[in-house]
Amino acid sequence: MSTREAILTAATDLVQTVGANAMSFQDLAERTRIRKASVHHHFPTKANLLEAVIENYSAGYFSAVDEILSSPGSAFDRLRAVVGLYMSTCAKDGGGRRACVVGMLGSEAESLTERGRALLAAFVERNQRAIVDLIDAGARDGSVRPPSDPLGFARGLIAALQGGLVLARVSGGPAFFQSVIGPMLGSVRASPPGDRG
Amino acid sequence: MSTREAILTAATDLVQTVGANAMSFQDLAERTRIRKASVHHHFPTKANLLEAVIENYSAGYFSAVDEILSSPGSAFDRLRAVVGLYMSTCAKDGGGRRACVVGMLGSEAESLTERGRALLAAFVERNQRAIVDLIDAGARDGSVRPPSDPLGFARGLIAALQGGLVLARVSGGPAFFQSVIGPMLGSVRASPPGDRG
DNA sequence: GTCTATATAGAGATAGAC
DNA sequence: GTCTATCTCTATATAGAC
Repeated sequence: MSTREAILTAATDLVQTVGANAMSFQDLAERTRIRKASVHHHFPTKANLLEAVIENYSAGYFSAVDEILSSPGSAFDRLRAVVGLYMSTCAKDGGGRRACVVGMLGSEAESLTERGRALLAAFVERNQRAIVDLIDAGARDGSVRPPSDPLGFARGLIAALQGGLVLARVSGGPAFFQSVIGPMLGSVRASPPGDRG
Repeated sequence: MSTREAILTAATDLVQTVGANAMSFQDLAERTRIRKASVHHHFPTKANLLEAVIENYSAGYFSAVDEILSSPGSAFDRLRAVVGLYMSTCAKDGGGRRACVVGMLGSEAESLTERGRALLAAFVERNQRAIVDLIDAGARDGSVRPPSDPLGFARGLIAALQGGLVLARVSGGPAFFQSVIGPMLGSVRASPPGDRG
């Protein structure tokens, strides 16, 4: 792993756990065992470090999503697998310590550049498109009972995932998060235990 | 309004728009037209200022909720009114600038005292209890189609409200938020346009 | 309760040697 | 690319006069 990648990894980790405004170049220097000035060599300003964090995180996330999208199984199974990515995030470390970069930086949007905010918006857009596509696919393969407003459902699901991760930090941890996503997935599941939860 | 109240108001406003870690005693001093040292007289440390912000915000929120709970109309109408409190928050200022204190501080939980985090958890607990109660009431008066897991639905709604407010800051503003809450409310509405959203 | 003044620490960032 | 050294600014917080 290059030094640049190591810094990005450390920065992503800190953004997810303490937030961007509570993360310093000194923190990054200690985690990567170099000096502050060396961190600045790779990322001259904090603003463009944060841009890089978003880009890198998005790339990783959508790479995982794309892999899920091209995997076997029903559309509902794939939707559940996408949601499972967030559950994994929630369960990391002791559990209930880590949220999504997008939700964390959304709260700190004023500290970002215009481009940083645009990258977050692009993440949300692409994510909701992926979920709407999964609902369409599920309507075709019969695994998903399509909601009357697929885009609204997708946005609601994304909002609940982001909010659920943040709330799980202060209240209930992974169990809370599980209890958020269970009913939402159940509400679009086609087969046996059908209800609108 | 006492100076103490003015500081709390300014602090709440800043927490909702830029976050706690981006808010300084200098900011508060300017907004309340006093000096930094005078702010410290009312709130010795930032940590206990934030505790007071949460307490004050919770009191205001649950006062509004209690008023809604004791108002006429169906349980569904009351549930919609509670959700409307968040829509009002989202619409304030230009729109899409302001989130809930709980969601903002949830992201910055590491900067809070243990007591501050406990206050956030108490907010979530009480909020979900209020929503579960409204679902029960709606099942009795016929205005709400109860989900199979009322607690899970309540938690999902709260998570979506918190996450929706944050995401609306970077993507879509109040229109995005509306599109999050519309289907969620629709999914538990009993009467005419019934679907599972 | 508010003020001036200050202590102390840490932030982001840059210069220039190696 | 990494380092030491430093700049400048701002942060939280305190002391003590009015």
